[in-house]
Amino acid sequence: MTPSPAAARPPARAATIYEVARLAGVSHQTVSRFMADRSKLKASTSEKVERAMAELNYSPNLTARSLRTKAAYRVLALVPGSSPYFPSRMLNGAAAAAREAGYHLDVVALEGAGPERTERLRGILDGGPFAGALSFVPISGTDLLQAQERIPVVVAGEYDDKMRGRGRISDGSAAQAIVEHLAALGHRRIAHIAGPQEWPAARNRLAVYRKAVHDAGLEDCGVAEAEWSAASGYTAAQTLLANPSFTAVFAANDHLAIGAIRALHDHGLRVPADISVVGWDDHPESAFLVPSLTTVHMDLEAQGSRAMEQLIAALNPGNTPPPEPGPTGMRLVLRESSGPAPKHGQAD
Amino acid sequence: MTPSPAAARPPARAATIYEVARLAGVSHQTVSRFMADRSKLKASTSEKVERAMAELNYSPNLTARSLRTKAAYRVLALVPGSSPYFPSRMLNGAAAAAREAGYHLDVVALEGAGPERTERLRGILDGGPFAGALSFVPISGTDLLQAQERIPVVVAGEYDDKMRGRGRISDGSAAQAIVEHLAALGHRRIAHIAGPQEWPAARNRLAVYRKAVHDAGLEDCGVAEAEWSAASGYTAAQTLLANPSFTAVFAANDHLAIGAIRALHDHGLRVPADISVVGWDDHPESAFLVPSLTTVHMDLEAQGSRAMEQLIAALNPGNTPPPEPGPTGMRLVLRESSGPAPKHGQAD
DNA sequence: CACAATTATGTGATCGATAACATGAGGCGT
DNA sequence: ACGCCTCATGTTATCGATCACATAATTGTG
Repeated sequence: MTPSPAAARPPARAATIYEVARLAGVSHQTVSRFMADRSKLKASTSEKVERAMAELNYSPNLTARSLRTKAAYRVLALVPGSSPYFPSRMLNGAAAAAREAGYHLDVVALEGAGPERTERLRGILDGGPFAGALSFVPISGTDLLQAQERIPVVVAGEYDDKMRGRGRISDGSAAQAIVEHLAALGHRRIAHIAGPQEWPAARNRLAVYRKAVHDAGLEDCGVAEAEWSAASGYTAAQTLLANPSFTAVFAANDHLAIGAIRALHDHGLRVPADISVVGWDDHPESAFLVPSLTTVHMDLEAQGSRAMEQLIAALNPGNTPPPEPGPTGMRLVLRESSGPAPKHGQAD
Repeated sequence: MTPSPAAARPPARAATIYEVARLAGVSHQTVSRFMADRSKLKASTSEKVERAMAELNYSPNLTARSLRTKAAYRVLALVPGSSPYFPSRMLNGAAAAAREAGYHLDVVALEGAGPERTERLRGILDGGPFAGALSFVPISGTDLLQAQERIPVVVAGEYDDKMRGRGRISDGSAAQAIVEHLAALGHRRIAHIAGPQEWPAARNRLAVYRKAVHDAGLEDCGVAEAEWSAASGYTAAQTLLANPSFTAVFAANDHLAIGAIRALHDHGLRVPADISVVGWDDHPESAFLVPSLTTVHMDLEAQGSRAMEQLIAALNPGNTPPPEPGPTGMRLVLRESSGPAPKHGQAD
């Protein structure tokens, strides 16, 4: 309950504006003004302050500043705690964007579910002050509203009401490209291994998959929901193989695809000769697998920084228009794991 | 220069100790004492304060507290910015341990090299206050000393002078198990794909590899240094294949192993029939590759939390003994990518 | 029961910055 | 030369907590 962190070794006491002021022969407020907008000072004064700052190696105490101004210099990034499948590159992108805008980034794992999750989220927000929060994990509607009461919250991959239609379609749009690609290779019967449906990205991919299969006049041979992991992909593929009428599998990410390929392998099926497999995310190692993975390349750093820019735009209303929340540099990458549909249906 | 984050929507003004005090009919200091150690208050007073806090939904302003006490409630985690190969599970472990101890965790990417890196590090520390820092990236000796002047810094995988001998050996100790495993399979000529040598882990694995090869009376057929990526592993393996006298490759992590296997594949060599490959880290998908990867399982969460506990121990001297910085749950996992050495030397 | 020792609570100062207001110096028109 | 306005700067209050000290309430003891 009571936090007990201690200031161990006092870090070589830093100079304050008062010391700078005394050394420069001005008042502390002048020093404060120097930091806010030096152009408002007489050139000679400005110089004196600058010299004093340099000499004392001054850097402002953000804690004090924040106490007075109530402005927060930190934004919160919520990441999955248990899932090792979170693309840290998204986080890197977000961190860079935050830094760029002068914010610090606190990364906190949000775990649990239900009321426990709600409570954890509250605890995290209490730990603030935060200027805003960017979540890479799904947040339930009520939790989101509750959090929004305190600070602006952006959920990456989720779009506000205005953007919803476009956002949803464009985020999953590559799923259409995948289906068309498979159709062009002669596949008529396709199955999908979907990600956890509380994730917007997983929902989008599934929705677009369904629509595209229908539009192309293909047959949907089943959707298996899975976690984001290879192990889960393996299991899901086994489930689908109970009724193996398809010649191609579209997995919602590369990990799932790896698990699926292994399951097919264990089932005596060759990829892509017997069954094609397509993934999503283009992990750096996907190009080096045997067979290398046909997948959707994503610029994850860019997605992360976009999401952060969206949040920052929400923090400084009127300053800058929020960036389009759409997809960023998505493209289908054709590799070995997808090939022509087998001539005589599937060898079983 | 001047940071310009703004407090957008004022977050529904939070209650202060003064308001709690007034509602409870006590002084603000009593409220403060309640938080510090409620047992010092009369039971009746304590109850009044508790009720008032609950009613006002009070949570303390950490900024103000921190300004007064100078205690920092945040610790810094330095992660690689550019490398997507950083195991985020280590970060999760560290974050959990920090949270457990009542600290918040700021995750910041440390990029660049040389003087630029030094400057960035300084800038990050200025952004504090931080109670301490945990680095998952290599830090040069001078930079480390400079940072240590301000706050305690622990570099994960690096050990202080007392621990050095033991730490180095134990961190890389599984390398010995690998070499012995390969020797038992009849391999006499081995090559190593090493990680970037500025990383302690990479150095440790290489050092133990060299020693183990020598001790087992095997032949070291070359060491290729690489980045941590699959692409780099591919290139390194190609280099090694210029003089293909070995029958087994030990890669410093699973990504490198994946790249190496692909290079062997492209070279017309089968794994493990012609050449065995062993990785390190046991990524969750390594068990599902074809062939599945013989590798060293690591409890990365535990490593991360251990490192954080080490830091926290340094922050609260005398409180708790720092945990052993040694290996955590490391074990060799035998899978398909390693097998008996080919009978008649290597097929080329 | 009185008086000291102890415990519980209140009052004012403080951390280091910015906000709000006050003051002094200079410029300029009449 | 006077007053008014502007600009540069100084003085004091303030953010929300804890610290240091003062004082009131309680306990123990002969």
